[in-house]
Amino acid sequence: MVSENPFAIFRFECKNVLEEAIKKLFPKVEITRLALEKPPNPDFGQLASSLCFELAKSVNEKPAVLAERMVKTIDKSKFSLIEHAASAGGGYINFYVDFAKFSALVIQSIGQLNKEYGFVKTEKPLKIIVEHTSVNPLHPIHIGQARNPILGDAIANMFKAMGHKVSRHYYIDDVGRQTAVIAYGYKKLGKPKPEGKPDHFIGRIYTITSCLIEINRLKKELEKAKKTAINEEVTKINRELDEWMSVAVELKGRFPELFEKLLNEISKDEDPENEVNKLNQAYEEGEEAAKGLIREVSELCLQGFRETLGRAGVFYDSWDWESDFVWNNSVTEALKKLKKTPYVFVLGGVLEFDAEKAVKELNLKQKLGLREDYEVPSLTLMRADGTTLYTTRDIAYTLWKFERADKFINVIGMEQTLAQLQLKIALHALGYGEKADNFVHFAYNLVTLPGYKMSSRRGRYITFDEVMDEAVERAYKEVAKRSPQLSENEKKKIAEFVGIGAVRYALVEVDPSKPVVFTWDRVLNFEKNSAPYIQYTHARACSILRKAERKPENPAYGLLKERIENQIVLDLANFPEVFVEATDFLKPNMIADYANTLSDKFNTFYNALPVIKAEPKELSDARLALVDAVRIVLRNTLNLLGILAPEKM
RNA sequence: GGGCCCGUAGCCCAGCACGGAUUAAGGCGUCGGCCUUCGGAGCCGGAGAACGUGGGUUCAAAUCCCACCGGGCCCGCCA
Repeated sequence: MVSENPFAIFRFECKNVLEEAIKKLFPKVEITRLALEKPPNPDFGQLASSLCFELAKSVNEKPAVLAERMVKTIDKSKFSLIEHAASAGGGYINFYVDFAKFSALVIQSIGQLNKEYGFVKTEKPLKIIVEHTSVNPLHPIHIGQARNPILGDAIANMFKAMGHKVSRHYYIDDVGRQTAVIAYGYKKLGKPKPEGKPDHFIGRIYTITSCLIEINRLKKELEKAKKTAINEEVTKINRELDEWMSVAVELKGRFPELFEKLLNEISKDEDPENEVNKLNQAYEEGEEAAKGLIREVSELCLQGFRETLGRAGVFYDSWDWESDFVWNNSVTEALKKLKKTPYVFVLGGVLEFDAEKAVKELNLKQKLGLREDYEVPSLTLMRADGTTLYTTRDIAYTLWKFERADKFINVIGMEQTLAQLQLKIALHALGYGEKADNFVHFAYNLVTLPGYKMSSRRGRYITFDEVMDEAVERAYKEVAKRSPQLSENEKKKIAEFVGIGAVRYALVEVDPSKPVVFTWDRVLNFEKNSAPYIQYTHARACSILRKAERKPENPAYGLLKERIENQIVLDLANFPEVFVEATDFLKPNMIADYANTLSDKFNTFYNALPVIKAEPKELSDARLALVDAVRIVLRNTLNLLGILAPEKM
């Protein structure tokens, strides 16, 4: 017999016998929800019901007495996977699984389903677009942003494993002043060939150029303020200017040549800020020269991103340019449609979307989880000069997505919660209620550095590349220490997947809603609760299977009587439910946690009990099959998280 | 001022959505053990927790409700 979810069978059986017993004893009592829980201790069985505590009131009996009566009433002839039921703890009913049968079911199911074990298929496969990463092409991806692709990739893997058709999208935000800043600096430098990795090169140009422009602007403002002689204003500008001057000094120290060149060239312009604005506007209007220039710098940056993300094992099905939606008039079209709704008004030459009014009239407060008295701020759709804003363009982009899928996951930091909410409301207002209901903002909390905030504008950040380099280097030292006999090539290969695995694990392990303070020892952990620990455990399991040099021909699963063996079987059986829950609640960290716990138990087992040499041979065979099952499940969990499961390391 | 998120041992972190059992699960660090078996990136055992505070609901609260405190984020003709 094979089951894709063995524990569910046990649960179902327990529920059935319990329901029957209730019906027999109290035909009139209605039980609305019968939840079985997992007891805190294996001594209390594998599933328990606290139903008697509740029932005690309505039937006027003590919970303990009630539980005892229930256990006696339970129809034991219906038992298959249940070994026995008992009352305990003053009112609980505990169900004990028959491990002889259960182990056979679990281990055989895993062996059969193999790469599919745990991945309970959805009854209704959907087309799902997961948009993630979408880092603006301005500078290298830094460690704060790296949490996004790692979470997004894991989520996409999970939906895919569930049987959905998943498409991974990267939204390239190339419209806006920031890309124009780079293009401006890049042009001033005479469109040089990148030195080193292109995104790092672009990042340097961006930081220096924007710093110089900022200083130029502040100096002008200072002059003006001095004339009008408002002291407070002068002091404020001076303070800001001081800060940017110190950034400039820092940048000059780090990149003297580039800094000098840019300073020289930019100084030639009377009003660099205006040059940037002009460029930005020309780009939005689709003017050829601007198009060529900005696309060129953006592409350079993206080239670096592809390298970085590819190294981390993250890939995309579609790269969507924001500018395309401007140029092909989708944004204008969307705006036109929005204007026809009663929620758009003009205020001082500016087009506004009255999100609050839309929410009220469309009755969305409850649906969107908003407080009744909370007023959603309105959203500016179009500037006085006729250019659009980010969220407006995102509306057009989302409408495009709506034509291509059923469900939409946006992996975007929680600082954008309001913008995402306004976007969703706008979609409802446009009449896409059903699709909008399937529009999910997967918000995760920020990654910060201890002591200071990462600032890409100031060039203060730790790049994802640096972190991976460091991790791989550290992993290399470990490999060299542990396995000096390996060839240089092998060592490097192992160091790569160990280092990258460690980084991915560190970024996915914490509950997405919790903030993370980046520290090196968080990502450089190769011991317990890390990818290397799980990879190592997997390799260990493979090693046993290799050394055994035989298949388990005649396993007697009933001989797996040790407590740790039972616990492993139980954990293995739980994987499908963990997977479903983790996917439904968008919590890939649950998968990481599960894999770590299973590894823990396996290592305890490994240390305590022999496998190959176990006697009799039927026990050895059963243990071999158990090891194989652990191997399969560990590999499946690592695959979900995008971490390599090596057979040797 | 308003809204959202977070607050569990020295540090990190699970459990909270769906309230349950003696003993709140792990990791790092710390103290002490294990090279007799299949990979020591390992295993076993100590010590270490007012579950932010105060109320409330309940037979039962880390978990639900209310208030407060501390940290973060957002409330732009930025993205």
